[in-house]
Amino acid sequence: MPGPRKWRHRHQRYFERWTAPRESILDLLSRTSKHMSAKEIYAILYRLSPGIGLTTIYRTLDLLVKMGLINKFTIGDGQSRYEFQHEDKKGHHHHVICSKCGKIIDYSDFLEDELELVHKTEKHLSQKYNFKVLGHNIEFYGLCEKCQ
Amino acid sequence: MPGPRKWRHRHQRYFERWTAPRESILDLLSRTSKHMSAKEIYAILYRLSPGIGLTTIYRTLDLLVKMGLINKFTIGDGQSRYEFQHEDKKGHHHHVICSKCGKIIDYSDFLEDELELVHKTEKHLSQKYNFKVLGHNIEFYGLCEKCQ
DNA sequence: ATATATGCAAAGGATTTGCACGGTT
DNA sequence: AACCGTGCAAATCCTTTGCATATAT
Repeated sequence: MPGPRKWRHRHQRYFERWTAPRESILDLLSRTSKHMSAKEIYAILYRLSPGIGLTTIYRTLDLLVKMGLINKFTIGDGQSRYEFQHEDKKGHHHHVICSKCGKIIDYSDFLEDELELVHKTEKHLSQKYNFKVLGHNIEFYGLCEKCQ
Repeated sequence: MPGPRKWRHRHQRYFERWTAPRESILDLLSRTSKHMSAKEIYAILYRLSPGIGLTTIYRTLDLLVKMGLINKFTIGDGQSRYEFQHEDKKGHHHHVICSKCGKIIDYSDFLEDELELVHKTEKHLSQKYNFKVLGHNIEFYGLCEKCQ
């Protein structure tokens, strides 16, 4: 298998073989807007092809994160979550999280304002602290409509 | 013991007794700018008074979070971290985190810009999604000076 | 044929829970 | 005396690691 389109022509390789589990995990994440944990991914893929192991899920997720195809983050419920990295909002992360039920709302407003602040701050941090900013994360938390 | 000053006159009580471990944990967090894990807190307090248990640390931290005296957050290294909630920047969270060594830099620049964005977004989210915003978290991550 | 990828089981690490003891009220 | 808070040990939960097997090149 050739691997994800956007990676086919890169020089740096993170793997030797683009296998079925890798394809299915990336495919699953690319098709959902949910922010899934390793276990949730496992549960879904296990139905499609029992025999897949949770270990492979974890190892593949690590790989995809390294490749920059997905993002890993945490909402404080004790497990890591993963989301597809869409081309158009590359590196930009933001979430609205319900503290009670864990629901995550995606909002796409104020992207420009956020990005402006982000760029300003990134620039400043790199100058003042010589810190190389690689990414950022903006979260709002509180209670969703149902949980209030 | 009477409990932390700002809580003495509240009606809602989260505890019956303000004990030595509670005092020492809150005191420790209030005096440091570090973002400590339960284990780090335990290690320090154990020196002062061996006999203290890690369980108490966890339970007390939960209590202090509920009381709003400290904040709990995570930087993705698998353990939760806690910081004192200073009166003056109530509810405002932001961190710059080195992905390699885990160091956290505190910056206090752009607070106004951040707050403006935050307020704007909070207002919007509550209107559009009927989401009650209780807090937020802004993180930048990358490589610190030493780790680059 | 050889190196890579996978699955299973075990190990690891953080956090939570059950329970009996001890100190306050 | 009754109850809350604590410490210890055990239990959980998520994630990583060791190792033998299966698979792609």
